[in-house]
Amino acid sequence: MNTIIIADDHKIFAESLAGMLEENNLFKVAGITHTVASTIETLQTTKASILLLDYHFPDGKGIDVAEFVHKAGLPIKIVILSMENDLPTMRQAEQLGVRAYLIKNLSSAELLEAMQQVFSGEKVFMWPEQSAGQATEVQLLSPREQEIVQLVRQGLTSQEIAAQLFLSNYTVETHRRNILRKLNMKNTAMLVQWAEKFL
Amino acid sequence: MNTIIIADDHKIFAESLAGMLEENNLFKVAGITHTVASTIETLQTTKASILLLDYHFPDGKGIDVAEFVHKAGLPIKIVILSMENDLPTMRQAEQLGVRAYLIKNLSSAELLEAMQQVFSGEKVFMWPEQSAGQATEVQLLSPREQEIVQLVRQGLTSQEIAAQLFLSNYTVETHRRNILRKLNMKNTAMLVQWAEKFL
DNA sequence: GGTAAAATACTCAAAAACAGGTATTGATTC
DNA sequence: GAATCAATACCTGTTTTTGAGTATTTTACC
Repeated sequence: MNTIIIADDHKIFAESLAGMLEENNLFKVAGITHTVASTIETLQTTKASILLLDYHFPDGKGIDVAEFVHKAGLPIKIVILSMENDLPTMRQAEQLGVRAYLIKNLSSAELLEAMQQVFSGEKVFMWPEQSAGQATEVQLLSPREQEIVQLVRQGLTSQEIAAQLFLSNYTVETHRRNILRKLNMKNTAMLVQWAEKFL
Repeated sequence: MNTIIIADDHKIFAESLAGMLEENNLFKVAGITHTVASTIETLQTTKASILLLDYHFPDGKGIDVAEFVHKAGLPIKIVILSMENDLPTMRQAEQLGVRAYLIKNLSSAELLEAMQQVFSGEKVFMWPEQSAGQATEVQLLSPREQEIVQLVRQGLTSQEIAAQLFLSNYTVETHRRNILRKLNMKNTAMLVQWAEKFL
């Protein structure tokens, strides 16, 4: 029997998912955890073939667990179940040997199918091009511009950003002006609010 | 039998939740929807006693559905199942006659209990003070200051805020400085990021 | 009635952001 | 090879924000 550990801080989701998976008699749930810390602990005492891993936790990120598993060389196969397709995280996950990156907007049947694929050794990555396909405002921004939005969002001034990226203050301000123009916004407040949602 | 409609764009969650609810033979799931539009459509053709409503949808917000139900005067009881305690949304939900606002970080048993309470006419609102219990920075700000943060967050300049609140530009700027000092921040970007999370 | 906090308004000054330009380089694409 | 775009950098302004003060009035509470 394929055993699974479910790590998700949303207890309702974790529990009802466990029920669903056991119902089909294809998997057995060996453990349910709700924090990064307890997941890592459970991994060291419990054997399982697949770890169903959420991205968001109160005490950290799912990718931290993946990093731990990777470094420790544990034989468990990781399936990340995330809310959205977050490209940088997906790339990072692939680097860390994660076997699948699925979004929660997926039917139970599709999840079961994907897990069977993972179990038989395949990788299942739902890259945005294949899954959603909706053109977003984010794509209006170049990678560099997106990077700068992230730093602005953290509260850094143009000067601080320039220092951090080894650029001229002028360059950063040009980028910021281009960003505002592209997104049709007029100040930092609007940009940060937007970034909190979409970036 | 208490019938339920589940509206959640995360199909896995909606489906496994449905399974869990029907397992206990206390509820019957009359419908599952994944968008605001299809939820509103279903509400008009299907009778149910409780609507389990997510907050986030690809085509809108759960609160939009609540608004529709409120205006149309439908007799269905709404239970919002959100990711986090978002105070403004909770207040808005209460205004719209929503019966419960629960966070997903809740066990299945607690959810069932809360739904039983709602079914027997009670309201279940998990206000942050009761659930988390951590003294928040929000309380450092006076009502007027909180109001101004909301406007800053929307991208208004001090002048625009002054015009909207019939105040002197000086006053708004004083408030803004006091806000930043109280929260120990140094610019608007940090403030907006904070407001997105906590206000 | 007294006190404390909140809300209001002002001044002066520096820092940061915003708006409109221009220009060079490198990479990509047609 | 030309054209386009991304990334870099600079200049000249204006507007907005932030910092550090002071001061009056209103509100709330004991």
